[in-house]
Amino acid sequence: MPDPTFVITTPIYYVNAAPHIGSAYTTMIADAIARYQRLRGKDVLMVTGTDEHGQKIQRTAEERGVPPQQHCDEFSAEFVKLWQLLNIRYDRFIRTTDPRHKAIVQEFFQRVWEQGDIFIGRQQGWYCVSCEEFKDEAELLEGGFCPLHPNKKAEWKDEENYFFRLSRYQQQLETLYANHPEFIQPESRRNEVLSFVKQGLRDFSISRPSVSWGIPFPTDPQQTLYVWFDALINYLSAAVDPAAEPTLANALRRYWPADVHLVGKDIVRFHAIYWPAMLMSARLPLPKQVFGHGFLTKDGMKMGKSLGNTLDPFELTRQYGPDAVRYYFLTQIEVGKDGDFSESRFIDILNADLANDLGNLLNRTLNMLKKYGDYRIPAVRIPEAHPLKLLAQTLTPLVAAAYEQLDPSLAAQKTLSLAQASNKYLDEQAPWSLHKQGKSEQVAEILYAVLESVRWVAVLLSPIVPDLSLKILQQLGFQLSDITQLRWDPDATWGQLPPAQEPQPPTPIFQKILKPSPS
RNA sequence: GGCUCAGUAGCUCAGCGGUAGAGCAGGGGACUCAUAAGCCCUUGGUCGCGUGUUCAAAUCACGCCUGAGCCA
Repeated sequence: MPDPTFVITTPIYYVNAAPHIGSAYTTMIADAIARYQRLRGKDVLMVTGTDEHGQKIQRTAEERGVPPQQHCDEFSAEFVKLWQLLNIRYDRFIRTTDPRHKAIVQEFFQRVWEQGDIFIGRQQGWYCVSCEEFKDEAELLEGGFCPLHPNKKAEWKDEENYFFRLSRYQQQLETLYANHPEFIQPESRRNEVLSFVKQGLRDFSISRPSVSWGIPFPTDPQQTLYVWFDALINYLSAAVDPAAEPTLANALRRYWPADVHLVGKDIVRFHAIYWPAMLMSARLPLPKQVFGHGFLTKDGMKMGKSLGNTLDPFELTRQYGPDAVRYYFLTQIEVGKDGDFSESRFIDILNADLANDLGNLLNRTLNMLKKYGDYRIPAVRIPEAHPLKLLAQTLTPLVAAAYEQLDPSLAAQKTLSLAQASNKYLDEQAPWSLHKQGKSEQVAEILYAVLESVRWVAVLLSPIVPDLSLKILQQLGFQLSDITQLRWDPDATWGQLPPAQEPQPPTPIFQKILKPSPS
């Protein structure tokens, strides 16, 4: 029997600008959860990609004086680069300009068309090109500017458009939300969607007559398919094996429906309302969950180009390394809530948790092992009721539950608590005194228990800080080249450190970050 | 304007009916294996404001203030 699957997606990112920290944040969460599920032995599909159609892309490319496809190629490559830098292990990278994606979109369209859910109508209103959305007049700022893009004036449009009959799915959607409260998470986002749907769903436009950069409208060459309609279908395209024909039948074969669509809270509506309705129309299975995470601020302020306080993910990662960036964002911000980045807190947390509590624990213990013995993992019998062993046994299911609930912050906190307990244990046992008293048996047992605890921490923390975990395990003497070779069973069980194994020389695994003096 | 979420120690947050908590930062101490790390102790809060319900409210209700968000 094949392993059970786990499918998690990030949104596909719009190639209008260089990747920003928000995209990185979503992708880091997805990666950590995917890594956890792989550790559990699941057949995981983690997908991300880029959204490359629409008027905004067309215009940006024109402004840059390059053909749109070249523009997309260049910007899409930036995302790939950032994911490499951040140690993101995705399984597939979808680009909406890929002909294979277009084939899936056409087949999907055909099914919706056959249901009679697409009709022609007239769309009038103010349109924000940056949002690629129509806006209500009441929503616009003084002078007709978009509230989300205060420097962009909304444009008046009066067009013949094709519409998707969303209103037809009002009832089915309400039933879905009622029967599956977990479909939209967290709770606050769910409430928003519920109140939105309650007001009554209107049909939405799925074509644009004046945009050429996109997938041609299958039944009317004068029109182009609306970018959102095209973009959402990427999740199905991603489910197709790259070696297989791009058909819906092949999409359904193994990796559909998705377990989690992880999205920013700004696009929950598209994923929790439009997308399931589209799937209902096409008679395809629905994803199991849409999770809307929060936004990031910097020093308590909203980030934005106009404020000039953006946080460049490339710069941050190059300066501090992927593990530091991942650890901060995954553990210091509760997924689902907004979170803040402050460099001073960033440095404090990394030093306290990774350099001091964990890094120094390994270092001090290996140093003792070196000084007091032959620098091999001691061959000792650990009593069943050893306090560190008992604690690890208690923590293991709690850590698992935290990852399952998309809460890497809690997972890390529980995991680190064994490192903290180990530091305390060392101080209480004082092996340095025991050594002077010649009690080498006891010293061996203490050092083994602590080193094994560090190994356990490295394994359970590996979805969040894969490189750091690998370094720890290598220093403990494991011949491991790829952290994804680990498996929960048995690696997450306390007591796996092989006796007589020879560790590498003790070297700090996480350099303490020096705080710039506030002068 | 309607709705949602939040407002608790310097910072980030937990608690959500029964004498105010954690981590980080700050202060002190003993120790020495260690990346001056870790360990122990500690300073610090009329729990946004007001009214009410209750023997008892950070915790429930109502109103207000502030911030974030949703209203195609």
